[in-house]
Amino acid sequence: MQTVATLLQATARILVEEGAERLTTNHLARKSGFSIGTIYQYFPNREAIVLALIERQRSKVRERIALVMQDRTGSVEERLRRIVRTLHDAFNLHRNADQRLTFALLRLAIAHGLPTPTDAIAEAIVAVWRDAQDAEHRPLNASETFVLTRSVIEVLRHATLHGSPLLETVEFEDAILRLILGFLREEARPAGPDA
Amino acid sequence: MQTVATLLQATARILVEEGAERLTTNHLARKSGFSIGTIYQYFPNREAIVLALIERQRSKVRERIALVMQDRTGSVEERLRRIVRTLHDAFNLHRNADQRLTFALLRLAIAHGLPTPTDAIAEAIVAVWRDAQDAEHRPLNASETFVLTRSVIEVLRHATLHGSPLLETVEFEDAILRLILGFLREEARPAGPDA
Amino acid sequence: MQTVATLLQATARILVEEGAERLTTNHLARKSGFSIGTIYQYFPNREAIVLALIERQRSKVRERIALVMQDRTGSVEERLRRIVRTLHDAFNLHRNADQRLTFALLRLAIAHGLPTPTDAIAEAIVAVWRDAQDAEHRPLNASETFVLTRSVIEVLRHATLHGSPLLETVEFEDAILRLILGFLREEARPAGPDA
Amino acid sequence: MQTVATLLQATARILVEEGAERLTTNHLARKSGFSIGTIYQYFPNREAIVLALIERQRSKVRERIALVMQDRTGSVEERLRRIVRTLHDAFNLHRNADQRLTFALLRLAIAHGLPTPTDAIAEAIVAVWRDAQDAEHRPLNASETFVLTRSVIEVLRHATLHGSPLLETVEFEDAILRLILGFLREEARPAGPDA
DNA sequence: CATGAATGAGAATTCATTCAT
DNA sequence: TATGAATGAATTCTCATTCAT
Repeated sequence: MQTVATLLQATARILVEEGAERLTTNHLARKSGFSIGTIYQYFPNREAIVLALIERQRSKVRERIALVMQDRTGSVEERLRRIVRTLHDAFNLHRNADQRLTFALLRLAIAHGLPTPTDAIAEAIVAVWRDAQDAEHRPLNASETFVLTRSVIEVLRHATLHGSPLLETVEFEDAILRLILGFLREEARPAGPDA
Repeated sequence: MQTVATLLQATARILVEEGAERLTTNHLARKSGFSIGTIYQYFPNREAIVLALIERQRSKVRERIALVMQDRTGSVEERLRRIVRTLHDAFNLHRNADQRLTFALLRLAIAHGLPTPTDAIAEAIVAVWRDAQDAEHRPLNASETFVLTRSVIEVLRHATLHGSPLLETVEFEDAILRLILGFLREEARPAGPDA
Repeated sequence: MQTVATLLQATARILVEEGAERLTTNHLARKSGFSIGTIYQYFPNREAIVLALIERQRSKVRERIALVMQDRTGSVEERLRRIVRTLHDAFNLHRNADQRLTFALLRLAIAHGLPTPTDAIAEAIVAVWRDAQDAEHRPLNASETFVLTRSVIEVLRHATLHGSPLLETVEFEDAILRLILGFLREEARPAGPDA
Repeated sequence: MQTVATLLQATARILVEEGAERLTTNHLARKSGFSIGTIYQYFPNREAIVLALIERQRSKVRERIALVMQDRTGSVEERLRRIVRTLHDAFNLHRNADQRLTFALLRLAIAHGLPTPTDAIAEAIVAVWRDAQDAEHRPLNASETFVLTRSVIEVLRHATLHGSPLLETVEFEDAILRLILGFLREEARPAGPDA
C-alpha cells in the first residue's frame, strides 16, 4: 500500500532527522501528511510502526545475504570476504542518512527486545566453512557457532551504533576476516609453546 | 551517602523485579521509602539516577579486571583465560537476580547512548599479547584492536542480553578463548592455498 | 429493507455477544458485512441504530400485550395472571441470548433517556379491574395507577436487569400477582387496629 | 480530604449543570480548579470518581434509613409510612438541584452495572412486618420479599428518574403504602368471589 | 534535609462521520 | 446504492518536576 509506504518513510525520516524520542503518533501524522486516524487504520499501535520498519530493513538485509550466498566461486577466504563485505553494506555504512537510520533501528530493536537476526549470516559463514572442510575437521559445536557468528555481527553492530570511523577502512574488513579465519583455523593448529 | 545508596538499591530492585518501564520517579519514591522531594535532593533528574547505577556497576567491573591484570603468571593462554573468566563473572552469569540487573542496565546504557566501556578489557587482552610477543610479531593496528576486543565483549553482552543458556557452559569459555587466540595467531600463519 | 434488517440483527448480535461498549459503527460494519458508508445510507447516526432496535423490540411487546387483552374470559385473577405471564415472556426470560439482549436494550434505553413504555400494560391491568368492578369501588386515581403499574413493570425490569434467578420460578409470578391483587383489594378492606 | 471533597463536589455540579457526557477528566480539572494530575493523585481512573460519588450518596441514604429504623413506636401502618417517607426524602424530591443529581447518579449506577442497594430498605419493611406478625402469618419467601421490596424502591426510582410531578403529592405516598399493606395483608384474605 | 500535594505538557488511542469514487 | 480511505476532535491517563512548608 502507498499509504503504509509513506508512513514508514516518514517514520524513517523522523528517526534520522529528529531522533526516536520525537517519534510520536501525533508528530508522525503531521510529518507524513496523514491524520492520526489514518495511522491507526494501518497499524494497531505505535510499536507496530517501528517493528514494521525494522522488519522491512531486515528483510532487505536477508535478501542481500541470500544473493551473496548463491555465488559459490572462489577460495574460502574470498567467499568469506564477500560475506563480510555484504554485511558492511547491510549495515549501511556509506550514506550518512542510512547510517543514522540503522543506528536508530538498532537501538529500537534492542529496546523492543528483538533478537539480532543472525541466522542467515551464521548459516552463510558456517556453510562456507563446511563446504571447504576436509575430513580431518571437526564440525563446530553450538558454543563455537554462537561465538563465531555473533562476534562478527556484534562487532559490526557495535561499530555502527557508535559511528566508528574505522568502519570505512579496508583494514577493518581485513580485521574481521582475520577474526573469522583465525577462529576457524585455530582448531587445526597444534598448541604452540607460547599458548 | 546512605540515602543515595538506598535509592540506587531500590532502583536496582525495581529494574530486576518490575522492569525498566516501571522505573518512574514516583514509584521509586514509594519503593525506596523516601519522598519524591528527597530523590530530587540527590539527583538532578531521573536520568541521573540510572546513569549513577550504571556507573556504579561499571566501576565494579573495572576493579575486578584490574585485579586480574595484576596476576602476570602463567602462559598467554592461561592469562587470557583468566581474563575471559573474569568477564564471565563480570556479566554476572551465576545468580539470576544479578543477571536480570545486568540485562536491564545494558539496555538502559544503550538507550542512553552510553558506549560500552571496553577500554580496560581491551588493554588487558592486548597487554597480555604484547607481553608475550617476540620480535617477529607486528603490533595490532587500530582496526585489529577494535575488532578483537569488541568482538569478545559484544559476544558476551549479546549472550547476556538474550539470556543464552550457553553462557553457563565451559565450551562457551573455550570458544571465546579460541576466538582470541585464533585472531592473535592468525597473522603468524602462512596463507594456505585453500584459505 | 433487507439491509436494515441485517444491520439491526448484527447490532443485536454484538450487543449480546460482545457488549454495548463494543458497538461502534466500524465494528458493526465489519460484523454486518456492509461498509460504514452503507450504514450511513440507512441511519443518520449511531444513536438512530440503537433507537431503531429498541423500537423494534418494544413494538413486539406491544403486539403481545394487545393479543392477551383481547381474551376477556375467566376471573379477574385469571386475566391478571395472563397479563403477568405475558410480561414475563415479553422480558424474554427463557432463552439466554434474548435475555442478554433485553438486558442490553434496557440499559441503552435508560442511557438514552427513553421512558419505559408501560402505557399498554398499565391500561391492561386497570381495564381488567374496571371491568370486574362493582359500584362500590372507587376508581384508581393518578398516583394509584402510576404506583400499581410501574411497580409491576419495574420489578420485572429490575429482575431482568440483574439477572435474578427468581425470574424463572412460579413463586415469582405468584408474588407479582399478589402485589397487584393486594393493591386492588386493599381499598375495600376495613383498616384493622394493628395493620 | 479537602481535595477529594472539592473534586466530588465539582463532579456533582457538572452532572447537575451540564450532564454526564460532559464529565470528562479535563473538564473536571478545569471546573474544580485543580489540574488533571491532581485528579489522578486521588482517583485511579475516571470511573472511580463517579463510583465514589455514588457511594457517598448511598451511604447518606443508608444512614437515614438506619435512623428511622431505630424508632419502633406506633402501628405497623405508621411505621411503614415513616419508612416510605424517608425513602421519599432519600430520593431527594424536594430541591431541584438534588433531584437532578440523583437522576444522574441513578443513570450512572445503571450504566456501571451497580445493583440498587435495597438491602437496608428491604430489611426495614420486612422487619416491621415480622415484628407485628401473629402466629398465623406465614413468613415471606424469597420471591415475595424480592417483589415487595423492589417494587417499592423501583417505583420511587422510576418516578425520580422521569421527574414525575406525582412525587410531591400525598396521594403518591398513600399509594405506595397501599401497595405495601395490600401485599402484606393479601395472604390472610380468603379468596373472594371476584378473584 | 525532607516532604508530598500539585502541576500540566503531552502521549497514545478511539470512533463517529464525511465524501470522492 | 455501495464503498472504505481518511479524518480529527476529543478522551483518558502518565510522569518528571516544582516548591511551599
